[in-house]
Amino acid sequence: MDRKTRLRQSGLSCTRWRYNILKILKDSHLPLTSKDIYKMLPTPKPNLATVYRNLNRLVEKKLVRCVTLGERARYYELIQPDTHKHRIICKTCGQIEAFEPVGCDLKSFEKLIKEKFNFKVEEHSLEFFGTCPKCQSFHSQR
Amino acid sequence: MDRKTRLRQSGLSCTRWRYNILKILKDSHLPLTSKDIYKMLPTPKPNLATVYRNLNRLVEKKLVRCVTLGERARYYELIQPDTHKHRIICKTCGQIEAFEPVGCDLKSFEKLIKEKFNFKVEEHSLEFFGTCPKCQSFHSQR
DNA sequence: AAGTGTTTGCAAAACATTTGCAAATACATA
DNA sequence: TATGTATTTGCAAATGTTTTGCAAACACTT
Repeated sequence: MDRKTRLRQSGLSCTRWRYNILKILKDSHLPLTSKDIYKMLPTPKPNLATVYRNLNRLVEKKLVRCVTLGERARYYELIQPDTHKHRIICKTCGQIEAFEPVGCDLKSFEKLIKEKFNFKVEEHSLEFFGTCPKCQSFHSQR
Repeated sequence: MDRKTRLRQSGLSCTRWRYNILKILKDSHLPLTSKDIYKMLPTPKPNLATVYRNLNRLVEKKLVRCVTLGERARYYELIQPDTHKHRIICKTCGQIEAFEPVGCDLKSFEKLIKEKFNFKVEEHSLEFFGTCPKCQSFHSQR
């Protein structure tokens, strides 16, 4: 489905910036901050407030998900069916890798939570923090 | 080991506020924000900047861990051996529950990451977002 | 008790994000 | 295609969290 139709289906008008922000998120395999997105938008740039307003609108309509990755700023990513990802984040350089859950067995956790706390789980996030190959070798050099 | 000795061992002097902040974190079973801690500190209150500076110092010395839980502000928690916890967060009221990993099988993930990306995992965080019992019943009432 | 380095309070700066308001735009309808 | 209405935008200012510079106060060694 094209982006314009997708926006319409969610009850959002298809404005220049909304369209472009959605496109950028679609083309990115990693979550992006508002600043990242701002930089990637074509010149003439919109106002940063416009980027924020659009991101909030997209999150509200569940086209986009907002995540925090141990950082001060929020990251945004397109919600796509069946592509929930886990992340690996380098504590040294901040690089983010995504990886598909292989036989992700978090379902058993969710069941446990339901039974024990009567808590209805809607989503989860799993992040691994550590050192990426590049930073490991940089470290060992000195 | 008492807090004073613990601070000393980490190369930190034992100041009034440092001591109190560590005590508050020790007594809390949930992660706290800088504001939470500020409120819990005895009167006369320190400056908020002092709370931040101490938290950063404690994190740097690995007595305390800083986590973000899908919120704008950071949370801090005492690092204690063998008590790594996973969390359940209510998206409606913000309530946080901790639960001990039962037969936590994330080790297999870490191994996979090591093999596939050559990424050295140091820690991980696993959070479940959903609706707590209270908010579920509130919802169904109306 | 004195000396030195660390910590504190205060005020201001630095960021990320939000908001009010008037002008510009998108879209449905004529 | 022109027009009306609701939504979106730019701008500037506000908000909320965290950091920083500096002089005074404090912790700890001797």
